Amino acid sequence: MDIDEILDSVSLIHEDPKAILKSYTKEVNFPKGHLLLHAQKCEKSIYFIKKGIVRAYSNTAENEVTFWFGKEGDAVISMKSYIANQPGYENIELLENSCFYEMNNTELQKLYNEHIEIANWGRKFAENELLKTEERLISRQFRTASERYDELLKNHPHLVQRVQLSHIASYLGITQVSLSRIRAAKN
Amino acid sequence: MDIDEILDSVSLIHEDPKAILKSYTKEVNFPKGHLLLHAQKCEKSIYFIKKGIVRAYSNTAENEVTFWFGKEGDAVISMKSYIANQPGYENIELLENSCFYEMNNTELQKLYNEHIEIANWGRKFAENELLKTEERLISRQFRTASERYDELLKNHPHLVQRVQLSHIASYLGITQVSLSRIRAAKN
DNA sequence: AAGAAAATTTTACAAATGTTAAATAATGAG
DNA sequence: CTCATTATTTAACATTTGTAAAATTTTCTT
Repeated sequence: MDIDEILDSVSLIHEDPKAILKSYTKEVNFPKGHLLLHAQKCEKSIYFIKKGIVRAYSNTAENEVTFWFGKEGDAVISMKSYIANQPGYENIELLENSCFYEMNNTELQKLYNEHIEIANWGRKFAENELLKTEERLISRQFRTASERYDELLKNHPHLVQRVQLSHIASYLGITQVSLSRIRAAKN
Repeated sequence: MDIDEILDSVSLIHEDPKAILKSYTKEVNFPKGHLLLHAQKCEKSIYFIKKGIVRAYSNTAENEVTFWFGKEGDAVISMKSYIANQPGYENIELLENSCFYEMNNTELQKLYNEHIEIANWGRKFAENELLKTEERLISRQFRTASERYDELLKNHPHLVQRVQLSHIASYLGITQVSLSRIRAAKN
């Protein structure tokens, strides 16, 4: 997924301000297993996935909890860092060799104050991410683990082959044994 | 909480653009029990709470699930309506006689395209709401019902006296009987 | 203040989910 | 291809949470 498509999918933007945005973007590659963002660290950059799959997880006292999966076109970002300049929740691990568009946070903030179209692009970016986060919250509050498993299969069809079921179980908020029971019941 | 304090708490903004924003704001009052926003309906306005407490809930096939409580300074808003012009999830019920600042969505969108400071104020607004929503999601994913009950007491100390425990239980994602057990264990 | 209604807690039991460990299946290295 | 390693499923049992109903407490009305 190329940069034009990604920027436009956030919000349509004229060529001139888009060219400015793009000039602050650079392409970076990392191998499977690489940690792109680190929990408890204030991250300086945000990323958009050109190619690849990633997962976000946090370590608790007892175990590791996966709370998000990202794919082509998705933003990989610590919102706490981006918005509040504070350490974030997420470790982001690459589930395959991946390619990203990287933007520096400080430079982006500067652009927001200089170009109204870029400011509104940034506004739409936050708004879109907000809708997605709200949808995740609603999903957790209103749907069972089994329903959310179906959702996950639908939104990330290739994921189940590539990710350990223990990660998916923690994403669903259940144990791996429970997930096995859910899967068994679907056959 | 007055309008200046609310607007500034979203993001500091100079007097001129703030005056413009304020000129599009009007004060409205409604009694306890009033439904301010309606699920499955595209809402035309957003509100900020000057005085009062509200709760957001959705009806499922079986029952009613409360998923948010709002207090002074909070935005009462259907994000789906505000951002995507689509019907939202939330019924918003007033838990006491309340006073709001109302802004019309269409007019606000127009201002975003005309004034860069207002565009960036709107960006910060979405970003702040995003952080709050993310915090709610993290809370649900990483904390037990008992811990979330403590959080709720801390964030909304006056709430427990004013809201039925069945609403709080559904907010926590447990039954009222379980909540009673949790409360009993804390004494 | 008394009685009725509503809200909350408690009880007893059922159902669902977690825990631990063993069995089976899948993956990868040599 | 075979063996060793890792991942997943299954089984047995313990614990937690839900359900339904009764008991108690609180709130509201008169």
